[in-house]
Amino acid sequence: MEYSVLKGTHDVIKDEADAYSAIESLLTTCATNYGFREFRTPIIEKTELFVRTSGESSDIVRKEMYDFKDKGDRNISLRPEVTAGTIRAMINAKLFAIQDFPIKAYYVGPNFRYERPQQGRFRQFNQFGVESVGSDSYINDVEVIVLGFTALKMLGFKNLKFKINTLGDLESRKKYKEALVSYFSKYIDNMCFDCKERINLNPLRILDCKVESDIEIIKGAPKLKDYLNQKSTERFENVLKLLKENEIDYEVDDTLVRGLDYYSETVFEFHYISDLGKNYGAIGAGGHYSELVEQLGGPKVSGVGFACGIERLYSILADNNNLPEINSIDVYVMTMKPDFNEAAFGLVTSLRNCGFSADMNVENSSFSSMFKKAERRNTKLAIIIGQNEIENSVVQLKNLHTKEQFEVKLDDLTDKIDEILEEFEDHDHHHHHEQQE
RNA sequence: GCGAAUGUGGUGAAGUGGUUAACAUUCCUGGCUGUGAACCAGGCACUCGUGGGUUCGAUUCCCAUCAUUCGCCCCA
Repeated sequence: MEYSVLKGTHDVIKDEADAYSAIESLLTTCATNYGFREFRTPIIEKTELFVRTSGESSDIVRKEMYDFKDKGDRNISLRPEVTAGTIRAMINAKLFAIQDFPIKAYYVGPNFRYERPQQGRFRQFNQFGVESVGSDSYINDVEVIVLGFTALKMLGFKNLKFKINTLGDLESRKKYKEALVSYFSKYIDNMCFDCKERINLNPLRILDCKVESDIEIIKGAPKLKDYLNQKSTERFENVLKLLKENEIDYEVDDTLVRGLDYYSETVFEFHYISDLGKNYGAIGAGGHYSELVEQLGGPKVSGVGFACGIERLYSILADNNNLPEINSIDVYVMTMKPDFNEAAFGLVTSLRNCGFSADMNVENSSFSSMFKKAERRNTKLAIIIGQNEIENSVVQLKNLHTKEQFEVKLDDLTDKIDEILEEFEDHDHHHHHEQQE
């Protein structure tokens, strides 16, 4: 093989690409139903944009960004996430001047992080996400959560475990950080290298440490909830209450802090556990941000976002045999001899013009292999043309699912195809319905 | 960035320091068939991931590299 794909990248083709499209279209349809509009922002941005928003101390910025200088000596990065670019776009388009809040955006597209690939994790990966910006109302937090919950359910993730926490507002967090620093400074000499860095860069992230001996120390650390001010506490209570009213089961997890610095108040994650009990971890996550918009030059307003990785969703759905149906074509026209190929091509063209998806064989071979070709294309109907059919202006129309075959006059063909395809759709709907129950 | 395993045809997978790389399956071609079958005959690795080294000789040994998978870190 002359060239292989780069580490952490992959070609998405055929069935997998169909599945990606299906997943993305379900997510975007859902977002549209919730009143979100699509934002397509560039894949490259100034490096500074991500450093500013994700935080200098975040792992994403410190070791995972694809950054480079362009020919004009500008520092550019491939985006590691889409929130920053989306907010930037809102500001550039002066959407905040109209004050029709919240501004609701959704996006789908590639992101890049330089990290070690694993199952469902890539260096170039696609994310779907939403941002609801401009209003501080806790209802927006809940709306985004309900959207995420609903969308993931519709995709076939049934046993979702929804974890939520609050990081409090800037004031609460500042007090809490001070408390953490004074607590951990007593033990820091015995803690891991990363924690020694974190205590200065971002003490909150020590709570995320997985080193066993550190975990013991962390257990005794002050709790954020004891440092929340009245406002943050009430806000969080309102979020929880509204979630309950909308039948979202939650689990408050006070160790939940997110890797990006811009979050404040509500943060959340959707975890998935399969029917067989396998825990896939977080398949979607998000949170509220209060300073991000102002930080990027916009007004002092807050927002809330949610994102999930398409590759991860796909890999879990595939793992559980729960992929959306792949595309099929309506009609496959087959002939045994090249003599009839031109007639077949004429027929295929007219079927396509009538709006059917149709294909034909050009390389004539045995019936056995032609039916296999039709099957590989996931075809619903086959049309067989031979000498008798040409002479009598008819075709043999075969339902590849039931294996029933009819002789149909050319004049009646499209009606008959419509009729049979309708049966297919009824069947599909029924099937789909069963799956959802 | 750290640790471990793997890399032989479309797929699964044997194998050896020495002429034609076993087997299974898929696929393709030809024969016979107006219908996804059966049967017969034949074909499909001339870089055994890539590059280098050891050797008279390497797919088999050594090194590097690339890729995949798993764990850690982190995250979607």
